[in-house]
Amino acid sequence: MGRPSRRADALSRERIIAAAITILDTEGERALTFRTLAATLATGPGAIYWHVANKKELLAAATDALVAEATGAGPTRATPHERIRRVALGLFDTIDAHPWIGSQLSQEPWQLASMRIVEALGRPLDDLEVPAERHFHVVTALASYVLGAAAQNAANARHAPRDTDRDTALSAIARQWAELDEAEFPFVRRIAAQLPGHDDREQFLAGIDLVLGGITRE
Amino acid sequence: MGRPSRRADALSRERIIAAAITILDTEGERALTFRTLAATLATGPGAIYWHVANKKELLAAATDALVAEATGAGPTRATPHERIRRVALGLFDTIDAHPWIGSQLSQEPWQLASMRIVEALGRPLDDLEVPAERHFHVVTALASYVLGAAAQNAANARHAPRDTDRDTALSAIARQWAELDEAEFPFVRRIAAQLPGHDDREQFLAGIDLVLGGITRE
DNA sequence: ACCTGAACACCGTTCAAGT
DNA sequence: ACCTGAACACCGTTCAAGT
Repeated sequence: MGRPSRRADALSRERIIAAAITILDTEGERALTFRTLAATLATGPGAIYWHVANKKELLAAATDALVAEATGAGPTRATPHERIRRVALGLFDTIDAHPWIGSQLSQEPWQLASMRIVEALGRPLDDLEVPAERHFHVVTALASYVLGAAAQNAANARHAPRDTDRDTALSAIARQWAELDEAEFPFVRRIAAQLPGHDDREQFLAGIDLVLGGITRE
Repeated sequence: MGRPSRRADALSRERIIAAAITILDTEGERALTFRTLAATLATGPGAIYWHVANKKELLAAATDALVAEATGAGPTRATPHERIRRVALGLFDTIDAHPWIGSQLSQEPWQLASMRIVEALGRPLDDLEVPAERHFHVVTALASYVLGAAAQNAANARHAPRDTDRDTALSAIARQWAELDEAEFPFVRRIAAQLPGHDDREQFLAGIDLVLGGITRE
C-alpha cells in the first residue's frame, strides 16, 4: 500500500541497497564509495543521503537484507539437529558468496542481522530437549562458532589470489606451514598435511556437529 | 646483537607499533592516523613508511605483538582441557582489553597471529587422545569459536555507551528484545530475560566446554 | 519532497629534498 | 640510512541551491 513513486527510475532505499550489494559483490568492499554508488545510480552523492543516514547504516541494511533471506523460511519438517545444520550452512554459503558480510557481522553486534541469526539457530532448541535455562548459553555458543567460522572463510575468500585455483593456493600455504620453526610451531607443522584437499563446507558442518554433540551430551 | 641506534629517541618499528597500540587502546580505531601517529612520535607521516610498509602491516604487527604475548608461555602442568581453557581465556581477555584486535583477526586470516592461536589451542590435543587425523578438524572448530566469541565481545565493548554501566546497558537491550514481534522473534523474546546478569567470561568458557565436550564425546 | 554538485575536512601514501 | 613535510589522489559528509 506504499504510495507509488512518480518515476520508475526514482531513487529509493531499496534501489540504493541493491546497487550497493552489486558493487560490494563484484568490485569488493573498497570499491563501494558514495561517488561510485551515485554514478551507478546516475545521481550525485548527496542524493543518497536523503534515503540513507550514512555508510554504516547502508552496510548494515545490505547485510540485513541478505541475512534475512538466508535465515528466512526453510522447509520445517526435519529433526532439530538437521534444522540447525541447515540454517548454519545457509549462512555459511551466503557469507561465502558475499564475503563482505563476514566483517560486517563481527563489527555491528546487536544489529538486526545478528538477531535473525540467533532466532534461526535458537528456535530448534526447544525440540532438542535443551532446558530453557540453557538456551541463551547454547545459542550464544552456536552463533559464535557460526560467525567465527564464516568470518574466517570469508577472509580467506577475500584474500585468495584471483588467478590461482583453490588447490594450488592451499598447497602453497601447507608448504609454508611445513617449513615453520619446529620449536615454535610443532602443531601447525604437523597438521599442514591435512590442509590441502579438505572441504570447507564439510569442515564447517563438522564443527557444528561438535558443538551440537556437546549440547546433547548429558 | 642488533646494532645500536644512535639516538635513544630514534624511530624504530617497535616504537611505532607501541605508539599505535596506545592510540588504538585509548582513542579507538578511528583515531589511528599516520598523522596523529607521526605527531605522537614527533615526526612527519612519511618517516613511518621507512619502518612499516603501510597501515595494514602496522595493524597486523600490533595484533601479532599482543597475541604472541597472550599465547606465549603459560605454566604447563595441567590437564589438556585446562590448558585449552587457559589459552582461550587469555585470548578472550586480551581481545577484551584491546577490542580492535577482534576485527583485525577476522580480517587477515593466514597471518602470524592466527597461526599462534592455532598452535596454542592445538598443542594440548595430543594429550587429549584425539586421533591425529582429526586434529586439523578440531583445532579449526576451536579457533572459530574462540575468534567468533571474542570478536562479538569486542564489538559489544566497542559499542557500549561510555557513560552507562554494563548492567543498565544489558537491561536496556533485554527490554528491547522483549518488545520484538512475537511472530518473528519468539526465541529471542524468550531468552531476553537471561541477558542481564550473565558473566561474559563464564559464558565464553561454557562454550569452550561445549566444544570440548563434543570432541571427547565418543 | 527530493535531487544536484560544489565544497569542507579529512584520509593513506608518495617523493623530492634534506641530513 | 634515515627523516621531513608538502603534495597527490582520494574519501565521507554537508549544504545552499534548485525542481
